[in-house]
Amino acid sequence: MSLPEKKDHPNVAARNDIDRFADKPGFLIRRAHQISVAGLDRRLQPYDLTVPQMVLLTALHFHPGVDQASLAASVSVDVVTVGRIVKRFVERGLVERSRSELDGRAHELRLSVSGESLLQRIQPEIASSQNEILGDLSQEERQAFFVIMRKIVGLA
Amino acid sequence: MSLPEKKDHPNVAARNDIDRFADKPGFLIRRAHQISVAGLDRRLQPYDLTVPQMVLLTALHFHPGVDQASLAASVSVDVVTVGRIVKRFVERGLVERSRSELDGRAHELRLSVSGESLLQRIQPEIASSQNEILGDLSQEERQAFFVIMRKIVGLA
DNA sequence: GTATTTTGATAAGCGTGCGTATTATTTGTC
DNA sequence: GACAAATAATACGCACGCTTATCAAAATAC
Repeated sequence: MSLPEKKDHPNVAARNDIDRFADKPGFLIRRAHQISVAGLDRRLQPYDLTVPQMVLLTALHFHPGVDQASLAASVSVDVVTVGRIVKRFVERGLVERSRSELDGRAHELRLSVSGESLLQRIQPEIASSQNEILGDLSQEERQAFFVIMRKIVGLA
Repeated sequence: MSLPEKKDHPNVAARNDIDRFADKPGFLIRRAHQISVAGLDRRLQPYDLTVPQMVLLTALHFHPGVDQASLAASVSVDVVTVGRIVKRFVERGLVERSRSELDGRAHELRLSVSGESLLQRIQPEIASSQNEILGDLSQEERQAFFVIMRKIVGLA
């Protein structure tokens, strides 16, 4: 196992080094993630929200009363990060937290009125961001994208 | 602009909430990135390397003498992170850093012998990791994956 | 019914990613 | 050659993401 031979002169600017990674799925996914997050992050910035925060707001909308562990698992955000985000959400008045009657360890979470309102307001941003990602793809390519990506993430 | 109606009973476990995101490209990319990084990270752990660190080692192999800013741009890792990683690499003896003669601001970076050696040793891990990501895809799907992802990241 | 194991939540610690600011050097302009 | 703009590097701050550890409460085993 060895690396391809180096070709460039030492002082050549490494501008196109990315090409060396263009056949590595992990690198392509990494770049796509960077681009995807940057686009959505920029749109959410006026609302003082990050991408994981938007994801949690959305999940809470569909599952009021859920506990933090289930919430974390449902959207693949780790429990520690969920805890930190929820804490800030409660402080901002976007989420209400109460001890569960059924399980003394768990916290039940639900969006407040202003949490719901905020989630509604950012829907256009989410939509346009998701659209932008696939901007250069044909209809066939978009379909293929979903099929392939679902397989990669185990939703096949 | 509004969200689909919620359907689940409040206390239903949100195990399959991910399905609600399965048609969002950003979410699929996010999950793919998570899975991709997890696989590679696990394999690199015995070598005390993270994914961005591996990326920098690889880039340095192909561009000895490069400065930090060019290095950062070439692999899409931000300059601050490159600075932190390079600092630790120098401490670990994997990278040698020297002031550039041509540009008094820049540092010239190159892998040390042990840096080159480490990079060679992890090649099998990188290869098997990249392979694993596409594990469930047919040959046609793999080809389509590269075409589509290169378009998304602007390498079309 | 008590002991063991699992689970929800939090804390501490490290590395990454990104924005903003600062300093030193270089480049561009006149 | 002097001055302004761009650039390399670093520092600082904040938010993820993941690991390990800890504590309390629940579920399981026996």
